[in-house]
Amino acid sequence: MSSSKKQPTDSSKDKPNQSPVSMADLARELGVSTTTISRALSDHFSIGPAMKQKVLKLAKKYNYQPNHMASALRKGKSKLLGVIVPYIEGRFFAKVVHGIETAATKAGYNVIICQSNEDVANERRNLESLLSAQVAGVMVSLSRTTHEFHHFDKLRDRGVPLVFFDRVIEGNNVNAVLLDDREGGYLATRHLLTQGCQRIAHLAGPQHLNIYRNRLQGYFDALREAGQPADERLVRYTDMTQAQSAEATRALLALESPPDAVFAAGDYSALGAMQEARRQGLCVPTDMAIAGFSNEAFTVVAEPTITTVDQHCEEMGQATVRLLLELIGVGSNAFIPRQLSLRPELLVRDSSLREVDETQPLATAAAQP
Amino acid sequence: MSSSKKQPTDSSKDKPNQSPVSMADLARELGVSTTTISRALSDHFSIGPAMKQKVLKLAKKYNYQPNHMASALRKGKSKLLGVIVPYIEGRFFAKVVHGIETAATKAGYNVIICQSNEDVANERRNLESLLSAQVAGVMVSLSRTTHEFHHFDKLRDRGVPLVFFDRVIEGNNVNAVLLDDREGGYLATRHLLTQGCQRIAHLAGPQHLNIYRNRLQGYFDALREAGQPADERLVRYTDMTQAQSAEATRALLALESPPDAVFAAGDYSALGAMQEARRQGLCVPTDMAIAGFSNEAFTVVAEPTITTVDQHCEEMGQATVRLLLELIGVGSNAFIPRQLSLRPELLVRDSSLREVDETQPLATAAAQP
DNA sequence: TTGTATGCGTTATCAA
DNA sequence: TTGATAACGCATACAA
Repeated sequence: MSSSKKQPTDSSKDKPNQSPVSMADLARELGVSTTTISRALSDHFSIGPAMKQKVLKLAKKYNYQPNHMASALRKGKSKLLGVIVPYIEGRFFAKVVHGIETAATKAGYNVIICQSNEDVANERRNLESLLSAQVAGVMVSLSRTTHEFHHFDKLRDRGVPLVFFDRVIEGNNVNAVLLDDREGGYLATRHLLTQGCQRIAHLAGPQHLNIYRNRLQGYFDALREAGQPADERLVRYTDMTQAQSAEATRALLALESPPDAVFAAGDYSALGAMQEARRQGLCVPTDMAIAGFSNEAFTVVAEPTITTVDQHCEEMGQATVRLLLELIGVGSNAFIPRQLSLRPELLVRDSSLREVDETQPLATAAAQP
Repeated sequence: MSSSKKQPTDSSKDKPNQSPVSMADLARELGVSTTTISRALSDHFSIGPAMKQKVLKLAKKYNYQPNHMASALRKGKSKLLGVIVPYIEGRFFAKVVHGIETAATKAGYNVIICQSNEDVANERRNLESLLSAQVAGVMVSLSRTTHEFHHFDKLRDRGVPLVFFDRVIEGNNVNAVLLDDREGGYLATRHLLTQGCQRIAHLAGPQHLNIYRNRLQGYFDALREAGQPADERLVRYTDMTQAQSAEATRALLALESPPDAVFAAGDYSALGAMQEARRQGLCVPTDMAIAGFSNEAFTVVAEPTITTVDQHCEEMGQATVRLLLELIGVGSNAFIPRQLSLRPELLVRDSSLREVDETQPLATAAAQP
């Protein structure tokens, strides 16, 4: 399986399969100085085109790979970027990190990933770790237990640019990439309205987190736009778990005029609502339309599939890298903190789609109990 | 919010809040050589205890952070580890990576993560990237499209240790950390047997992948041990998707003597089987018990919750790091390739648990349609 | 256009 | 036990 066609040529063509080739090696072979090599490889202006070609050719022949550490040591700027996320398991951060890695790689950077595990103490340790690795910049999504931000000062002191994403120090002058959660809540609610829903309930999340506040705001905005009065009894505050959301839904259904739709600020919450509704014999979406938030993996696995809001996670990662590289470029002296806001996308699925009932009545509904 | 109790002391106690403190700075302050500083900090044997204390104290006062790049450049060994995974989204690799990161951090290493996106071309690029970042070692889980392994030779040439995990070059002399998939298949099948299942079917995965071959083997082993003849009609080969698995299940249920249990080699496959069974009016687990593999997140969200096999992903990550650090320690000259095999764990959930029926007949079954 | 010299921060070698 | 020196690989100010 392994000894096929590539073995015999091993010693015939190139034998420089050894330890790393340095600029000095190339210089010696060409009888020039390392300065010339350096200039040719970094496309310096004061280099002869002929010489440049010679160097490049030789570099390719020997498969020269620049030593990032040496370069970084000399320049004071490495080709490493640091990321701190609360955790990597779960869809959201995994996808954001993927976006980060893609964008960073394209720009010739490597990415060091740290997880705070939602613990500010780890966050501090991660920062130290990244600093001693001499990263050129840092991207952070705050741990849930971070209420004090002095550990980030050290970055500024050392001139290492910092960009937050998703979870951000609020009201401060920081660089950040965010999702427009209000827009997401607005889109989901408006969709339910266009499906003909008359009484739309909202399962809201903890209001000390801006994302949930904004999703609630979007819900209100959509209702107002449609001229529907907001009924406070239709808004329930939960911790976004499946269990609490099911409970809240039970309470909603016990109202004298129960809702005919639920917009949940999270997918697990939407799932809890859906399970409770079906448990009570209601048909989703006919009797009760449902929309969630986050596009978790299970939303396409559930029955029926769940309408949700996608956060364009990868795009967030890429935008974060773009902003960070910009700051690295300018030297981070020009302190004009910027906030980018990304638009979410509504994904309409079966849990909210009533239109089908009109075109082809009870087509799929008949197949299910 | 930010200007509280830490501001006034800023200039009183320590003002070294500046650019990175180097050994030279400490040396100057103490009137000794950098050599002495280096020795004190690295706990060299030829250092006076008094001097050592003085240095350590000063280092703490100035919050000295070693420059990993300089150290790496000098020693030829960095504090960076490289990881290449097919992708990071999805539960398995995310958890393995978490385990890797935890173990690496504990040992004072940072981790650079690369994703091949199941493309061998990316895998090659990732390797180059890691090499130029001067990583001290590399951990790889092969891309699905990797059938040729010469790009890994370069690591050996440069003396950079390599450890595979989960997806491995087979039959070769490599260091690897694996899961005992046979054991997993065995445990799941045996569990179904103890639940009283008489005819257990198996939804098998692509047999060119060792993991699926081994799970199938475990299935056979359990049956043989129980004295049940293996019925070839009960083994169906699918691509492990929900759709194909549902189809295969339909075929199984159409047999003259249909199965009363299904062990699927993957959770999505198990889900497809479960959905098909219920669609045909069967009750899970009473009429048809089901077990999957991988402990995907949705297995606890599905109704009923799905019995599955957990792969101890984090442990795999930690074991991989441990093995790698060992190789880095010995210099990777001692070429005694080792294969570690981890034991999986069976997680029994509702989709296979028939015991409840005997103790409290149709307790929960009544609540559901 | 090319070369010389120097230093980034750390550590190994040798000498004191 | 401590210090002086050189070197890791690269990039820049300066000289030629």
